[in-house]
Amino acid sequence: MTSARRTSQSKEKSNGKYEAILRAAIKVFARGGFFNSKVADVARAAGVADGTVYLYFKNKDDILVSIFNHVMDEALARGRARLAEIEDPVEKLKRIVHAHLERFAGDRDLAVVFQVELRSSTKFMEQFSATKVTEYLELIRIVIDEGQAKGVFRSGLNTTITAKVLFGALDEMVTNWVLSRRRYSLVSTADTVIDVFFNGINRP
Amino acid sequence: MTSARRTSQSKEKSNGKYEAILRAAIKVFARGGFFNSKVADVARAAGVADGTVYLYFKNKDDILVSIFNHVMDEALARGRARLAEIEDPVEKLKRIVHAHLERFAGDRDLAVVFQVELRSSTKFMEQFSATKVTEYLELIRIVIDEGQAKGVFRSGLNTTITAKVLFGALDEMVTNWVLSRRRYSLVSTADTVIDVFFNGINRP
Amino acid sequence: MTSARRTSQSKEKSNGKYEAILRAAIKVFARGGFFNSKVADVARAAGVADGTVYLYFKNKDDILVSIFNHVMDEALARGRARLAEIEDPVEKLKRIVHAHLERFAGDRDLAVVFQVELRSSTKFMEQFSATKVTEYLELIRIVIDEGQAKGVFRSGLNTTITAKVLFGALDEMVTNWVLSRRRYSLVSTADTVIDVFFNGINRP
Amino acid sequence: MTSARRTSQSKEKSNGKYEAILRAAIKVFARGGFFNSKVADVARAAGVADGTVYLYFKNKDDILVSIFNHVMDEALARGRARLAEIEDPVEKLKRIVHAHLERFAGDRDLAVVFQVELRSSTKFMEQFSATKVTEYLELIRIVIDEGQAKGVFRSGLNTTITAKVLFGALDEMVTNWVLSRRRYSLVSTADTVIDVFFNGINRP
DNA sequence: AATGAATGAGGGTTCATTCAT
DNA sequence: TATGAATGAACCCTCATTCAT
Repeated sequence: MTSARRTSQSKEKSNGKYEAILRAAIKVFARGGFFNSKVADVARAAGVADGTVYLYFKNKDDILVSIFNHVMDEALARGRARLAEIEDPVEKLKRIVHAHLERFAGDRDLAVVFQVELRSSTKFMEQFSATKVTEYLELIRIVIDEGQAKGVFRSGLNTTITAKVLFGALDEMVTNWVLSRRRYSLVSTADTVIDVFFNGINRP
Repeated sequence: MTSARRTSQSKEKSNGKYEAILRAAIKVFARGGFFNSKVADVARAAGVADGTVYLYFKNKDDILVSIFNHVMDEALARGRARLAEIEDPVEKLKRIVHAHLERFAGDRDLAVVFQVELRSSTKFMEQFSATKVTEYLELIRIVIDEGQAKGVFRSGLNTTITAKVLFGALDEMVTNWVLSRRRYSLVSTADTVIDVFFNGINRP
Repeated sequence: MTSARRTSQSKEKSNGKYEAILRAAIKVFARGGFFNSKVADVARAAGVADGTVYLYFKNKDDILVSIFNHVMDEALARGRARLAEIEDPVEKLKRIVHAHLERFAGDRDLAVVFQVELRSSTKFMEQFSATKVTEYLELIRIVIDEGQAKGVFRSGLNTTITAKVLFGALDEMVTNWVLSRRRYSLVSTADTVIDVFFNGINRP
Repeated sequence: MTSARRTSQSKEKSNGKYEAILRAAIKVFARGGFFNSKVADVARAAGVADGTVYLYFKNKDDILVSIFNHVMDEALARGRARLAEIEDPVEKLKRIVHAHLERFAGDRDLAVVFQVELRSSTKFMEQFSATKVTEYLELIRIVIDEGQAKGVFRSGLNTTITAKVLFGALDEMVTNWVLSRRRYSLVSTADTVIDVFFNGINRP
């Protein structure tokens, strides 16, 4: 948790104002863009006074950062828990692909914030890359390593780069879906992504 | 070309002020971020007065958009020309991968602008996706289609999504390289990307 | 007493919270300045909750005003009592000079508040001048009048202005001492002040 | 000159906007108080846009500081020039007293700013005391020293403190005049101040 | 009496853009 | 074409004050 000034206990409840502001911010930022959105907009959407936002967040930037951290922490925790229940590396990667696409397919506003607003500047980007994104990439890489060790995946591939290939593919699926004027099923792209990643495009 | 108030001819000469401002903007935006950079910064870096910028560009946004269009037009034109000289779809895709990575590896500031600053808002993103990026994805898709027709690539793959997989992978390579504190060779990631994309990660 | 919402009795007891807040305010205002100090700072320094301050003072201004009134009432009362024990106008003035300088020398924070923070605006200044300061100037003037009547001081001097001369001199001693980076004895300036005021600077 | 961002030549003219803002600020600050006055008020009074103020002054504080420096520089320069034409230390001091009182008597708004607004906080006060005021006190002290050397003034008096006595008396005359509801001649207090300072109040 | 979470009004400052020269 | 002084709209954040508990 990066958010500011929250004493561990007192604010955690508070009628759930912290969560309310976060949810409101996702909606407001997604619809209007981070830079164009005013803190007052977020406050109004959350049903609190302008000043109240600053009881839970250090400043406007902190709201955006908190969205990222909040969602990533949750996703990583849940992801790790589920992966622990799976043995087969192939199944693990399929699980990751589906979880990634399903998460965003189920919350378009969140997808917009993640794919667009959070890339707003190197200030944010560097902060994220340096931590959670790296963690996420590691998660993937380790599964690939496992697969190589078990002989399911061929060896000889640089697994760090390979992990980025998969992440990049997923990221592009979501970005494209978010920006496309056409409305199609994001999750339905999973099969092709998985097929290409596992088997390549060459004729066998 | 989206930039304003310029007669198509005057642009090329004009003491090269148009190009000078564009180059200055790439540097300034890359170092300081688009939103934090002032038009005055760009003007100073280009060695012109503030007002002069508005003789070549409609507004601040137009500078950013023009960078994108300028570079993409050039890249697409050159790309198409080179691909026309190649027969083999496999070689064509390899050519695309290398061209993509080499272009950004050779101009880090440009890479920052493309990977970070241009993602600043849905306003920009939608604009780009709807045009040049779609064009770029089409370029890739058509090569894959060709490959399938020639029997080099297996059929059954949705080529639109497959094209996005490759683009996403390339995009992630560049983004990661731009944001990484470590300095490594961007182009050296090409082999793994190509290998995974053509052959997949499964053991044959 | 100008402070609000307190029944005249409750103030004296109340666990001494009234006095505690006043003392805390002197320290806080002296260190940080009145305008930069927050009511919350005063509350914390006094060991009470923010809201509690408003049980003893009408608003932030009232705290500052109350400091002034509290200290002046005390000083005037004690001053009058002591002067009543003295006959000689010369001795009386010397007593005033020493009392003035000693009071502030013994409480630097109070001196800062009186010499700097209380001059913050015409709103305060006019309020004070119209009342306690005028009273203080009167006190001095009357002693000078007495001295003239007794033939100790020469007549012909406008005693209202003369009283201001002495007060101005004392005020400057304190202000200078408060603002000076050098740390010297404030009280030690008394002799010169008295000497000049009584005898002038001309060679006899 | 402490004011900001003014390139030595270009702004010195500028339709006299610098001077216009300064004059407007004296009026606005005197009438409404520094803290209550908005930069927009000053801009409107000066007949310029809000932003223009920031072309000539670093920030709101800088306006106040510039008033002080501007006036003091002028006063010190003119004061020194005139004193240079006078031989007699007695006449020199009389000249200082009259100049001091006349300057403020002729510009009540300026007097309010100097006697009230500029004392607003230790931040300002310390800045001023440390420089121009000290210079002013030195000016007086040196004249007194001269007088002692010439045998016009009695020796044995600490001239640093004695200078503060005179300055304090003058300062109090102006403050009292500014804050008094009664409207009387400030300059008419000069005679008594001079008489007391030179001859004391004791009967000869 | 005491608390402290919540309120919301208010303003200094920046900077994209214009336009007289 | 080119300049750069002038403009003025726009907004984040602070903090005095309130009030339900």
